[in-house]
Amino acid sequence: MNLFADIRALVIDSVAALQSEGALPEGLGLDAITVEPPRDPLHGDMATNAAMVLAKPARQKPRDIAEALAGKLMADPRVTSAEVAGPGFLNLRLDPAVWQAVPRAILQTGTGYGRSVMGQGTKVNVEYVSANPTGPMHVGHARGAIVGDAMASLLAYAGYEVTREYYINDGGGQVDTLARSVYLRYLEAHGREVEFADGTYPGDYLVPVGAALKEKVGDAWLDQPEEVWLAELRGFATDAMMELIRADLAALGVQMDVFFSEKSLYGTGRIEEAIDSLKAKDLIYWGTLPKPKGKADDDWEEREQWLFRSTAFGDDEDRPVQKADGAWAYFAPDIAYHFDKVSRGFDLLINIFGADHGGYVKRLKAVVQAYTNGRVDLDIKLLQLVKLYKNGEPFKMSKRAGTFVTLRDVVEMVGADVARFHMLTRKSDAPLDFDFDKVVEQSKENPVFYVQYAHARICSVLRKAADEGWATDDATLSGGDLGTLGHEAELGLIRKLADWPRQVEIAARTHEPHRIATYLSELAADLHGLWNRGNDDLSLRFLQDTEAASQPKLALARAVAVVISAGLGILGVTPVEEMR
RNA sequence: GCACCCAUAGCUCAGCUGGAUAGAGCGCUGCCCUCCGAAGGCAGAGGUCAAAGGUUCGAAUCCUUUUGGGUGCGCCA
Repeated sequence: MNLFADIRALVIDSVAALQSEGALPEGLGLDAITVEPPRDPLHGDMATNAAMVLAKPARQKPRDIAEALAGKLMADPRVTSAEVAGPGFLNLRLDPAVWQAVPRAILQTGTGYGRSVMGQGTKVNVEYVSANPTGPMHVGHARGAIVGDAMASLLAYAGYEVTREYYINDGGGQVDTLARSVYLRYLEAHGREVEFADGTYPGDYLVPVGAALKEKVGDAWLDQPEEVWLAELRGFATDAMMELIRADLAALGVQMDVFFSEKSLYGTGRIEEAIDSLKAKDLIYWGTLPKPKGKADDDWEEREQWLFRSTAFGDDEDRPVQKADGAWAYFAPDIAYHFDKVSRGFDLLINIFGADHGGYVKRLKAVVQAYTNGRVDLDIKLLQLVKLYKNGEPFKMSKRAGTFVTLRDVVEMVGADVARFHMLTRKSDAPLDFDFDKVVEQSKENPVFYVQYAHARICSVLRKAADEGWATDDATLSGGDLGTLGHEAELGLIRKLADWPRQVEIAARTHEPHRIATYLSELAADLHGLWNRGNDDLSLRFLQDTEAASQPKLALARAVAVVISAGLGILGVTPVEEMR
């Protein structure tokens, strides 16, 4: 059930009726017609811009169209008034019974209330995290993991067919660095003195990997040149790192469907195939790049190489696909990787990247556009930095001093639920402050707590009701007469509930899961507001003297809890039943 | 130098494919527990939506320019 969609459908039908009567011309575009809650509740329950949108193409005055539309809409039993206002808004009021049906519908459908079919089974691939397999994940990866996971859940809830995917960068030179670092730890495990030079990873997390290597190969690789062990150690080391990363993701509650290995593209001809197909379209050519301007030109030398013509797609420079030594640059396997995604039948690709990948966006979009002739859309979300605080003081992170904050640190300090919700309170292109103390604070400034508290309060009321021996199951609560839910404060809360499916669609359409967190905070505020109204007005309390009088109010409260559960479910957060 | 992102209340931020008098929390002022959890709520003060143009019946939202901040710019991934 989606009340706003229902009423919008009614508006569209009414426009069609006017068209068939000749009052409006045929062939009008109706997509821009919206039905929204008015900013000011005094304007009514819902407002539509239909008359204003249609005025120009229909060559009629907006208020005239609105008047005609009002007449049609009034014929529907759900609509009790339709007033033309301002430049041509049509403000609608609905029969209270329509609103009272909302909590009933929520209790009957459960957390599926708000699910949408807008995705229509569109196959979407959400690629996120994709952290290099060279060490444990840090706090920046955590934001990517959380936003990507919530994005995937949101789209699934909105009717898309979603695949969660991780691209493992296990093909490049950094893996050599990793392997050499593990080799040093391996020597150390054999009691040798080692030194971690620049260009190796000195982190402690490789100590057990070195020990495991000793277990596996014994002393066979001692005093051997790289040719003997490097190739095999690459695989051994990345496997160990991916195990670490999977465990980190699991600690956050993130589960991937696909781990795609960059390495798996090498030696199969697929990179060459992808490059050739772009050459055939004259999008990859042999040429030289201009010297970058305004940058220190220390050792720049002009060189001919294979270049991707990304300037044809609005990029400011063409991009090389090969390194100086003839090996593929990172970009080449990534082209093949995105071709692979397309070939797996995805209609929409979403990549969640860190802000430092900003320069990469245009060329990657260009690749997908070129390959699919624009059929498949690639949306890239760039996540801004997470700024860490402790007690309001910036929390310094330094890899050199070994004080960088890992994802695991965050989960252990504040818990996965708190980390997840908080990371989703800001849109992705805004930087995010994360204060280890504030995010666990139990006060209304902390949205995680605020929403959880609303849910716990409702659970508390239902427990009290159950203590009275009253029925609190959804079927009984929704089965009774909800006609007494007529107070403005109660109807206001119901309107908020009715807005949930709409917010889901907006969030899914814009690929912005943070809107779910924002909505939940607003819903919680409305719940707390109504709750306190009960201090002054006993008739607004959820618990009344009799079971019969309480039942509609409990149904409303329970409906709020269901929607909070649904929303938290999308965010991957567990609703709590009591605060401790 | 160029590209991308950002700029909304004193502070931190929401703001719907453009819609009516721009919202919330913190902070400030004043209130509300004999009462389902006050871990909460109500009311008040606080705004040139960075600036200037443009498109539109209508702009915080779209376009252009400017200013300020962040990120990136062949042989890292």
